[in-house]
This record gives sequence, C-alpha cells and structure tokens, in this order.
Amino acid sequence: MGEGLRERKKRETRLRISDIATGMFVARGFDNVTVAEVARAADVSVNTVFNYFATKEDLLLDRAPEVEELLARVFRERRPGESVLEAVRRDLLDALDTGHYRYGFHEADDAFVRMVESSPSLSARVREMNEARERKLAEAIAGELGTGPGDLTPALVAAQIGATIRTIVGHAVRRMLAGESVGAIAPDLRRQAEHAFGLLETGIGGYCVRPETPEGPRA
Amino acid sequence: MGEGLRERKKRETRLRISDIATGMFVARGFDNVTVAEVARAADVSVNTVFNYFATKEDLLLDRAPEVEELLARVFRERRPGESVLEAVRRDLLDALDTGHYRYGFHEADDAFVRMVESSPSLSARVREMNEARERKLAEAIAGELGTGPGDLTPALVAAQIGATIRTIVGHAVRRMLAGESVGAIAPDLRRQAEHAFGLLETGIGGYCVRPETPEGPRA
DNA sequence: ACTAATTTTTAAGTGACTGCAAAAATTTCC
DNA sequence: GGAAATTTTTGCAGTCACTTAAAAATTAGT
Repeated sequence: MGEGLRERKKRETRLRISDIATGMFVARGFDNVTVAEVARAADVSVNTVFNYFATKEDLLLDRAPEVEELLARVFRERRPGESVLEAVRRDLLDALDTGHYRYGFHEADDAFVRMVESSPSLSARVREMNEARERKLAEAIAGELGTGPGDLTPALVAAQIGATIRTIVGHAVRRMLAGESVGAIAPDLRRQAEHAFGLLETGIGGYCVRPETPEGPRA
Repeated sequence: MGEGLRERKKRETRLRISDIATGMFVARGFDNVTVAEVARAADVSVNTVFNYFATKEDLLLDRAPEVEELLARVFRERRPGESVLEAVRRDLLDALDTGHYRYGFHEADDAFVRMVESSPSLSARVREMNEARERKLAEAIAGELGTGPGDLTPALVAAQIGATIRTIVGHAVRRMLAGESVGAIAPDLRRQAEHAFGLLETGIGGYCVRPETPEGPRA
C-alpha cells in the first residue's frame, strides 16, 4: 500500500501549519498572533488548524513527545555500571558542552525562550511537559526494577532529578535572558551542574546502577 | 479612620462570590459551571466577578497565598538545631498524623481533589502554586544564609524538597481517589514519607541547620 | 466515471475575558 | 441634609480559543 497521496498531503499540511505558526509566534509573540492569522497565512480554514492541533499551544510544541521521552531514553541507554543519576548528569553536561538544545539552553535562541516565558499558557504547557518527563522516567525505572506501584522510590528519584535539571536550566535561561551569552556562562554553568548533581548523588547516587553483565538490574 | 462601610462590603462581596463559586464547582465540576452562573447565584454581574477575581480559577484558589507561603514559613519557624529538611518532614508528618489538610490530603474531600484533577486549567494552576511555593522557600533560605543569586544551592534544595512532597502527596491522593480512606492508608503513608525524606537526607540533611544560639545561621 | 470514504470548509454558537461609558451606591465636603 | 467627588457596579459590544453539525471538495477503490 505504501503511503497514498492523501496521507502525504496530510503530513505536509500539518508540518506547514506548524512551521508557519512557529515562525509567526517567534517573530511577534505567542499571544500577539491569533489562530485565525495562522490559518490565513497557511491558507487553510481555522477549523482545519484545530483539526490537526488540539490547542493553539500544540502548534508550537509539536515535538513535545521527544522532550518528554528524553530522560527515560537516557536512562534506558545508560552505560554499564552507570546509575540513573550518572547517566542524566553525563547527558546534561554533554548537551552543555556541545551546545545541544535538548535541555533548553539553546545557542542563540533568546527569541524562542523569551516567547515561551512571556506567555502564561505556554509556560503552563512547559510545566506539564516537565511533569510528563519525570513520570516517564519514573515508569522506565519502575519497569526495569520490576517494582510495584507501592514503591515510591522510582517516582521520588525521577522527581528529584527533574527538580535538579529544572533548577539548573532555569538558572541558565535566566542568565541568558539577562544578556549573557551561552559561551560566557558555560564554564560556570558546568560547575553549577556538577555541584547540583553532587547534592543528589550522596543521597541517591547508588540507586539503580546498571549492572556490568547485560542481565537484570541491581538496586 | 478604621474600616468604612465600603471596604467591609467589598470584603463581604468578595468572600460571598468565592464561597458560592466554590460550592458550585465542588458540586457540579469546575468546567460545568460558567462564570455567568456564578454571577447569577451571587446576585452580581459578570463584570463584578471579574472585578474581584482576575480569572475563573482564582474564584476557587483564593487562599493560594497561604499554600505558597507554607514551606517558607515552616523553614523560618523551624526549631533550633533543625535543618530545612527536618523541619519540613516534621511538619508534613504532623499534618499527616493530625489529619490537617495543608499539604493536600484532606479528610474526606474527595470531591475537591477530584474536581481539581478533572480540570486541566485547575491542575495547571496547582503546578504554578507548587512552583511558587518552592521559589518562596528558596528565597527564604537564601535570605537567611545571605547567599547571592550565583549560589544555586537554596533553589536546588527547595526544588528537591518540593519534588519529594509532591510525590508523596500525589501518591496519597491517587490512593484516596481509588477509594481507600485516609485513615486506612495513613500508617503506610507515614512509612513512605519517612523513606522519601530519608532519600534526601543523606544528601542534603545537614544543609542550613538552625543554630542553637538564636543568632546567625550556619551552613 | 461512479460511489464510498475522508478531508476541508462554512456557519453558528459557547464561554472566558476585556474595554468603555453610563448608572448606582458611598463617602466627602459644606 | 444635600451637592459634588469618588468608587463600585453594570450593560454592551467585542475578541479569541475552541466546539459542533452539516455542506462541499477531494481522494480511493472499482
């Protein structure tokens, strides 16, 4: 069967609407652009927009699933002998060093961050994504350890790791918005991050270490 | 001058609207009650409602400030020789034992919790309140220690404590909504909470201990 | 080309929320 | 006690996100 014309057009339309919307939002601010304007710019009706995207926020955060999966993926792909915490720390520091955007400190994306922060509804959505990200990490941990819903530890560890990341990233974003370039604050940020994870490590550092042998996990 | 008729009536009107709205929301669900209906029930115009409350959500969460101040207050009023973490743990366990609602596990308020959970906008507001609560705790800690904005530790500790509380309370709420009575789960909840704070303690337990002498704080 | 399934559009409405100006209530001043 | 100034309340018109139902256009299968 492959992919018919219909499905290709749908994919294209969806992507076009999302792209056009994102551009307009970044340029003029999320709250200063109406869905009607996006629809007009994308040459579709308003209802078509809502046909593809459940809410206005979804126009922008279309790749939310990736973000929400990030921590769980990092956990699952962690190296032998590496704990949850160590894996996340390594990945975050790596993102910081290579300037990758996956945790939120984008090179020169002031505009994007500023737009998100300026819109209450978008900020709310980001909080939702953070929650989902922590929940998925907790599920991944619980799944691998085989713990039941009565054991809160996976959820606790996930929430604490999430809290740490949010604090670090929030700090970085605040300084970026204050005018400092990512390059200038990167070294200090690295130190802060190491210190932050250090705080956690003594408490939960040894939790759920991936075993050397590719078999079952160890508590 | 004291308090004139005008100010008293304002206070009364505000309270009356909020009370009536809360009752309607709990009875029929937040999203199933329109602001217009609340206005009619309170015998005022819709504009008057919005004159007192910025958003529909504010009608319900009028005492949000208390909730947001809670952790900071517990921290400030902690006992001599008590760390931030110890103070919060003591207060939360106390609330659990005495059945106080301040952390969210209300005696028989299924209806209230259920209503909040069923409304996305209310859940979003709760997340905002959690964030504010952690921020205020962080500010209180930083203020007492005299640390600058460059030191992330207060924010990290506050976020981790917040994460722990949210996880515990979330667990309790989930079981409550599943039909278990608060009394039945209280002992288990207590164990869970102790375990949860234990996780944190090894890491940050000694942070910011209140000194025996009623003078400056100690790190 | 015809029919059935699917997508898009049109049309009409709901509900939160805003801005403005008139009306009503309250306080102040005399 | 009454006019004037002030504040509160209200009515009205409008914006915007979002919903629902039914026409209209497009595509798929034969």
